[in-house]
Amino acid sequence: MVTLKDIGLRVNRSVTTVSRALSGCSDVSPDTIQLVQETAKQMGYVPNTLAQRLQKKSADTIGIIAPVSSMGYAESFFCELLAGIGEEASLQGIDLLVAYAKEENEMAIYKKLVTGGRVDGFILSRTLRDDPRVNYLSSVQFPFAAFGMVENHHDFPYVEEDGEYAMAQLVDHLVGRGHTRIACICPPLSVMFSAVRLRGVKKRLAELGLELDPSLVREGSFDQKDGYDQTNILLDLPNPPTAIIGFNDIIAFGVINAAKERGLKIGRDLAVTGFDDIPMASLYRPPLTTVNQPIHEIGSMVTRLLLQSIQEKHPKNHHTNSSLEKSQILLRPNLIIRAST
Amino acid sequence: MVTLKDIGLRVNRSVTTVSRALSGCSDVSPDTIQLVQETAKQMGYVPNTLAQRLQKKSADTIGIIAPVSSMGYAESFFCELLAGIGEEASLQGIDLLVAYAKEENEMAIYKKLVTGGRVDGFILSRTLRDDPRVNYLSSVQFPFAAFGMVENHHDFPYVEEDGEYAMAQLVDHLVGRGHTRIACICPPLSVMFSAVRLRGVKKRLAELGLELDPSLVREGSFDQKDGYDQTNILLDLPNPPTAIIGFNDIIAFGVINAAKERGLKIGRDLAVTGFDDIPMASLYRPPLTTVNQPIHEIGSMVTRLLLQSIQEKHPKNHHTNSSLEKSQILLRPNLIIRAST
DNA sequence: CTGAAAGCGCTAACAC
DNA sequence: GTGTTAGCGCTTTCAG
Repeated sequence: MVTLKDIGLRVNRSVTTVSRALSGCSDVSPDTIQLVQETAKQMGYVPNTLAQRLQKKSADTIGIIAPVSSMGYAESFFCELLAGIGEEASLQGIDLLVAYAKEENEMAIYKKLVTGGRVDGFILSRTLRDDPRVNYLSSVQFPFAAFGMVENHHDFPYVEEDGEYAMAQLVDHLVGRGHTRIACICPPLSVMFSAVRLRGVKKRLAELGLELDPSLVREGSFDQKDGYDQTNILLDLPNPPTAIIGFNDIIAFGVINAAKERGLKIGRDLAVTGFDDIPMASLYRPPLTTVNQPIHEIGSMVTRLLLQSIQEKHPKNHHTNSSLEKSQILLRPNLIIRAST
Repeated sequence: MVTLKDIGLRVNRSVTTVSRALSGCSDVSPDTIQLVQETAKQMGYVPNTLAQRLQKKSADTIGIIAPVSSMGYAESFFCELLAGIGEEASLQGIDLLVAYAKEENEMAIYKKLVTGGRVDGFILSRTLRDDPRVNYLSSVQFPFAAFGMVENHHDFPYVEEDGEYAMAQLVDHLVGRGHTRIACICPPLSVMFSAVRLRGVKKRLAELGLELDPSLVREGSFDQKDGYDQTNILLDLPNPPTAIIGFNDIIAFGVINAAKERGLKIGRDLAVTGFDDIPMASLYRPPLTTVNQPIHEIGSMVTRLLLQSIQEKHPKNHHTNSSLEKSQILLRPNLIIRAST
């Protein structure tokens, strides 16, 4: 490993000078700069990141913690989000630390990373209505940005898709096709987006003079198996729904399977919709009507918000701080109509 | 941030003593240990990881670099592998650094992380027959472990599923059902597993006195779209196959879709198989015959191999090095027979 | 323009 | 048992 000292020895300059020469600007003679930079390259010098970081007390790293049941995260959704985050981070020269935590020690991991100075901030995803992560990080004033808002804090950077708006679109579409008995299969309602979407459905139905039959709301989990099981329960009802909204695409796939097995023709006998528009949504049979979320791009956006918020905490270059650009972004998702409705 | 110095000041001991007291063992008086540890906890001391790492010249971090086209990695497959890796790493107190690289600068990122001392080793996945990453890391003697072997190096730790064996099973199964015209839809044959699997098919067919018709081998990409397109080509052949082996599950889904659209009944008119047994394989319609790979567990195994290899490089505790346990693991995958054949 | 000195927080060799 | 000294590789005053 080549160090500043090594270079200094070689060109007969102090470590200090070498350091400055490499960082370019400062007042160093052009000759020295030239000499040092060439020697450095030639010797294959690469700065020791750890040392730099220790010095400037910054980890240049952001963290994201995934629950160990990766299943929990609707698979390809999380993958894609992660990719968006990682890409943006590497664009800005920031490392991405991914940790996997069992539910029990999730908070412990956050604390460890925070106090150990291992990361400069966190990305949160799938927020809860009352989210312990948000509560904790806010209380210690540690930077974070989230995909999704929460109910009891409103002053942190986040990206949110407008779930109510999306559901209004979806309901309009279904009602327009003559459906009045619309069912919802939701992940736990303690999850923010789940609650928001359900509220959206109710609200829009009310506006149209319809009511959401409570027996048509099934609260479950995030996966396909659940979509399948809940659908069977719904279709066994004395007065079953004619349309089912799966609160994510994976759930909707389960709905489709269950309905098909009962000999129903999707799109004719039963309308099915999802949410997210993961790649497979358009490839499933029948292709799924759903709400598009630009997941990858959302990952990048959240990351940008986070990095911005971190910078504001250490205002190096006092550029007009009024450029506090909007740090809460609300996206208008697009309805994608396919054959399943 | 509480430092050793702070604690030292408080209990009237030197930084050194505090350090030793916290690490437990060394020769420190029980009283001091007690006192220091309590004070530390009470003050909320957490060691500064960066400083520790700079000192012992170890990043306590392993890296994995994913291609930016996360699509490239058959989605849920990569997610699950990552989860396995992350879990094992955090079990051992090691951080996981995930980077996303565009193909062009992939190697540059490896080099930067290596020389910058940012990671102690890498996990590679989806190896190529002649893999630049393996070539580079071997040449600089940097620790790594891979999921998958390569052709020109044989002395690094890896986990490999026995692709030939798996394909033999699959071929036996198909031939047992009376199929003789078996097609293969493969990812690029520069990818190690793709080449191995194809070889496996050929070999087994030969052993059974059959031949793999070259026109039934379609080399494409990794995704569902490709499975779909290639299937249409195959089925348009004058003498089409009666069975199609998708070299991963996602490809197989594409095959199923294409065949269904042509009114073929999967399992009767056309047999379809995949490879991997991702969660959706059992949930697709019809459920997919495939080869199970314990992806999550493989992630953990590779990680263990890597960590072991890193330790061997810095032999702290010279435990019988003869315990150089097997560091090349060959897995026997299981054939999972479902309705698609 | 350049160098000496200090320090980031921690560990380790070497005294006492 | 405990403290002193040094040093990991780097950046940043502060003097020349």
